[in-house]
Parts: sequence; structure tokens; C-alpha cells
Amino acid sequence: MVHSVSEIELIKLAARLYYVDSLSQVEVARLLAVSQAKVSRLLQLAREKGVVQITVSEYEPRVPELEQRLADTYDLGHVAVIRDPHVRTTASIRSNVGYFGAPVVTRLLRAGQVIGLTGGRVLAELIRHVSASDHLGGLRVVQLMGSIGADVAEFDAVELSRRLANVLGGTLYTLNTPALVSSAASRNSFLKLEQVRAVWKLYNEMDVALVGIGSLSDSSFIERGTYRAEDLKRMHALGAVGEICGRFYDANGHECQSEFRDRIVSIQFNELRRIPLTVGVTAGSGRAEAIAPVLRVGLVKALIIDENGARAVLEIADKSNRKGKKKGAQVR
Amino acid sequence: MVHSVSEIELIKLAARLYYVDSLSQVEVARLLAVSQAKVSRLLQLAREKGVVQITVSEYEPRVPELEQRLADTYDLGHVAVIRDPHVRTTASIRSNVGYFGAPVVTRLLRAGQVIGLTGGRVLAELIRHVSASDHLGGLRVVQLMGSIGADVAEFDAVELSRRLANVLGGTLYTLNTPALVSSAASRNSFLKLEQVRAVWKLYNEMDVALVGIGSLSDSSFIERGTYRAEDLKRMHALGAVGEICGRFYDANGHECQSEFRDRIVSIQFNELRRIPLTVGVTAGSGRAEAIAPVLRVGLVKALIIDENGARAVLEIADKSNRKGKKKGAQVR
DNA sequence: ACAAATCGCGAATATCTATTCCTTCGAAAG
DNA sequence: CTTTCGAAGGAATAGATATTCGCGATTTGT
Repeated sequence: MVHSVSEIELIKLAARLYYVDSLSQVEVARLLAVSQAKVSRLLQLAREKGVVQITVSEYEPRVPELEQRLADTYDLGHVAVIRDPHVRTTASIRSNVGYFGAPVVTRLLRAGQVIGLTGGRVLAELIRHVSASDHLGGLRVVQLMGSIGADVAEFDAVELSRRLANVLGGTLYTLNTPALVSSAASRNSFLKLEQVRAVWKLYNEMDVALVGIGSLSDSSFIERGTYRAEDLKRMHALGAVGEICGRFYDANGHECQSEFRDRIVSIQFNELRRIPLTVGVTAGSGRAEAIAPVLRVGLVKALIIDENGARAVLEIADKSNRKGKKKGAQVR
Repeated sequence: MVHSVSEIELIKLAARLYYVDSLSQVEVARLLAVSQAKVSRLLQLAREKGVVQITVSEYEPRVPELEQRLADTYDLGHVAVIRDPHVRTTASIRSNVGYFGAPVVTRLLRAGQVIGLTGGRVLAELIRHVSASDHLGGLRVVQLMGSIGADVAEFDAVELSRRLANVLGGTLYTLNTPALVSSAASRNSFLKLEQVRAVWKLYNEMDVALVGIGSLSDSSFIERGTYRAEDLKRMHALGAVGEICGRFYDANGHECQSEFRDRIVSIQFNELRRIPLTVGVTAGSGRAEAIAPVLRVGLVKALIIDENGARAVLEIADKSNRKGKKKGAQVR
């Protein structure tokens, strides 16, 4: 692919006519007596070779100020607060967090690590935007909880794990069980399965876990029919404010006792807490009450969140600071 | 059309995603929760507002060295030597000369002037590329010779004059006669027509004339059937080397005596020579022998020519310099 | 020297982008 | 409160661009 001097002149000429004089490629082609296809290729070369330079004034996709405050307040190692898009629909906020969160998360991972994943819509968006060019290799990607519905949804832990393993390079360790089984006994028999136990063992070797944080009001579990609205109402009465891996916890970050606790197939909080790096991935200000507790107790050690969500979380922190004992939180 | 801060952030984001991350507009639209149409508009704004800056490394469409040599050799006021394109077909060379020659010519013109035009394919290309944004107004555009064929071709003097008058703004003065009539008597009766005489009078007020320079070997006149190949052969035997406005001349730039001379309806050489600025527009190295004489005798005072043609003309100049008396030409 | 592989190109086509047209919404005027 | 105007944006579509495919030329390997 060597280009002669006159070839480079040709490229310059094409670039000049197209970008400066804004002729169409067909017009340029006529002028140069080549095909439009060739003009398209010439222009690509022009961009690659720097004959044409396109500079875009920097867009800052993150909000450093909020990141700093969150990191200070909850003593987090890594925080990414993703600036909200102009049009704030749930979907656009999610995909924004996914798009700009993906490279942040990717940079936390190293070749050969054991990575755990749950499901969730925001997490799904993030995984979608993990680029194949960040290939690491040798990962072991482990599913942290069973599947939510009978059918495998786009954002189930299995699907996300599979995609991550494919894109970054690594092996998928799948649980192949539902998230919620009919009884404690049933759960125990599941856990005895060789396949499941092999996965479970990896929980102790895990380097990074990526988890979604669920609220009681807007939950994938209801959408997918695993829990019913009444179930959540009851859990709420018991003090539950959020959910991770299908497990409910209260405002102090303690897991709630309930009929479900023994029927859920997923990593346990004590195991989760031992993982060196647990990254919460979430979007939307309605989640704040679910997020604050797990940050406070260190169940989640890093956070990818949207701008509005971040503000909501900080507001909660401020409130409890003002009236309660100033435990762990400090004003900056 | 005022844009808020968040609107500008939106523009930046769109530009960033499109130009830096090279997402398609549809993908950007999904991410921003707007339509693709809006993204297209945002990107346009981004370019207009300088959020995106596209710089193209300079392409030098002209060859200053050859221009200098031609100007020195023939004492020309204005010379443009247009760099040859990579692929040298007759068509691509012509359109190149037209494209880059057009602004040069336009810059020579002033509002209110009387401009004369002949026909010709290169001149046609040039006129084609005169941009409406260079509107001057008040021009009088005069046809310097009759039409070559029965049908009006793309590159007939009428058509070119009409277009120039339209684009730059001015009135068209058309001859409405054939270029070659059947007899001297016929010619005389044509010249007596009030309409024709009105045009002819303008020849004395003319500020600028744009003329093509024809060779005997490759002539529009043959293509259009005005002259036959035998005619040209005969003219060649009489010493003719070129043609301007349908009039033949020899290597010394003197008009040839011939049966045609009294039958051609076009401006005369003595009138042409009085015009303050006569611009020759030509392309192709085969024309060199026709070009050199008219430059030497000052029938043409400025030149728009392609690179190869320029070299050929200079070669002729060098040759006659070396063996003949060093009249007017100087080595630089 | 000949076959095989590679390259470069343009025609056809798939894909992406710009524009047109129309609807909606909100502000200003009546 | 109603009407009118204009701005803003999306759906449909016209128009432009990128990609695929296959062919012929050129180089490479045997």
C-alpha cells in the first residue's frame, strides 16, 4: 500500500474538492475521471493519512465534581458519573450510561481475571458497548445469579456473560438455573449439582463483579414475572429498599429475612463482600434509596451511574448526615 | 436561532459520537433519543458553529513556476497554469482547467464591463464552473462569432454567453447568425442587419474577451461540420497553424488569406487586438503550435492553460529561441 | 514460462445521510 | 379565549456514500 507523490496529490485534490469546495463524490469523480467508489476510497485515505483533519471540540461525558463527592462520601475507589443527555428518556439515559460507562469498566479489567455478572437493563446497555478492540483474553466470566424468566431475555445474566466472554475473550461459566426456585429444598438440590458447584467455587476467586442495583418500584423481576407486585409490597413492609442479585436489603444494607431468601439461586452477600472490586451499574434517580445503603456498607465498591442518579444519591447522603451521627461521611 | 448551553452540549455530544467514535447517525440518534433527521441537523450546526473543524492540507492547483516562465517569455499580464490531474484523459484535463481556471477568470472581470466570448469545449467547462456567488451585475456579454452548427451545441458561443450573463448578472448580446455563411455577399448583408450592427459596435467598447484557441488537427469546426477535413488540410498547406474565432493564422500570427476569410462572421483580428484584455483558454499539449504565435504577437494577452500544454508551448519558445534571433524571449 | 495469488478498479448495490413535507406545539396578536 | 404565525421535529423519501462482487492486470512463486 505505498503511494506515489502523484497519488498523494490526487488524494489532496479529492479532499480539497470534497471538503473545501463541498462537491459531491460524483462530481469529484467526474473531475478526476475516476469512479465514485474510488473517490470514496481516496477520501478514506485522506482521513487516514491526515490530509484531512477533523477536530471536534471536546465533549465531557462525565461529571467530575459529582464523582469526587461520591467518592469522598462513600469512600469509593472508582466512580463514573455519566452526564445526562439532552433528552432524558429512561432509554436514552440508560444507553448513555452504557456507552460512556463501558470503557470505564473495561479499563478495570485485566486478562485472566474472574469476572462475575448479574443481569439488568443498564448493565446490558453497558455490555453492549464493550468494544471488541479492547480484547483481553483468558477471562473467566461467571454468572452470579440464575435466569429471571423462563425465556432468556436480552438482559439476563446469561446473555450478558456470554457476550462479555465473546467480546473480550474468555470462557463462560453459566449457572443454568432459574433465579427463584420453588422451595429451599429445591434450591439445595440445585446447589449440589456438579455443574453448579463448579461455578460456585469460582465465586471465591472472583476479581471483579458487575452488578445491577434494583429498586422495589421499578424492577425487572416484576416485568419478567419472577416476583409479583404484592411480593414487593410485602418486602417493602419488611423494610426492604433495594435488591442485588435477587436478594433484598434494608436501609442499613442488611439482607432482609423472607420466604424468598432460601429460594433464590445467586451469590450470597458475604461472598459478594469478599470480592476485591464490586462495580454497581445503575441509572435513574428513582434508584437512589436502593443505592445509598450498599455503598455505605461496602457491598458495592465502585459505581457507574447517571448524573441525575448521582445527585439523588448525594442528596440522601446529605440528609442522613445532617440529622444523624456523621458516620463515615464527610463534607468536602 | 439561539441555542442554550444544553443545546450546545447536545451538539458536542452528537459531533463527538459521529466524528470521533464514528457511529452512524442512526446510532447517534438512538443514543440521544432523537430522530436521525435531527442528528443530521445537529451535525450541520456543529460544523457551522465550529464545534467540528475540518482542515484539509493545501492542494496547489496551479504551477507557479510554469506561469512565471510563460509570463516572462511572452510578456503576459495574467497566466494560470492548471496542474494536471492524476488521470489524464482529455475530458479530465479540460474540466480541471475549467474548474480551477474559472475563479481566475472571474477575478479579472468587473461589474459593468463588456465581455466577449467565443465557443469551445474548454471555455465551456470554465464557464460551467463560474459560480453564482461571484455575481457582479451590469455586464454586457457579447458573442464574438456566429454559431458553428445548425443546432446549438453546449459549447457554442451563444450558450456560453447566455450562461455567463445569467450567472454573473448582465445582458446578453447575441449575433444570431451562423459562423460561416455561403458567400462574401451573404456576409455583407448579415453585417448590415441592425441587430448585428448593434452587437458589432460593442466590439469597440469591449473590456475583456475570452477566446478558445483551435488547432487544425483537433477542431470543433470539423466535429460540428462547419469545415471539412480537406478544408483544414488546404489551410495547413497555406501555412495555417491555428484558429481563433474561425479565422486561421500562420506561425507568425498573421491571418491567412483564404476563401473562408470573407465568409466568416466573427470579430476581426484588428478589433481583437485592440481589446485591453484578451484571455486565451485552452487545454492539451497538441495545441502548442497554435498557441505560441498568438501569444507572441499579442493577439492573446492572458492565458489559462493546463500543465502539459504549458510545457509544450514553452518548448516551442525555447526551440525558436535557440535557433532564431532572440526576439522578445529571455531566459530566466 | 506458467500458474497462483494479489491488487486495483468500477458496476451494482446496500447502507447511510440530507431534504422535503407535514404535524405539533407554543408564543404573540386579535 | 381563539386565531395565526413560526419554530421544531419526525416520517418518508430523495439523494449521496460505502461496500461487495467480479474482472482484468500485475506480481510472486515454482
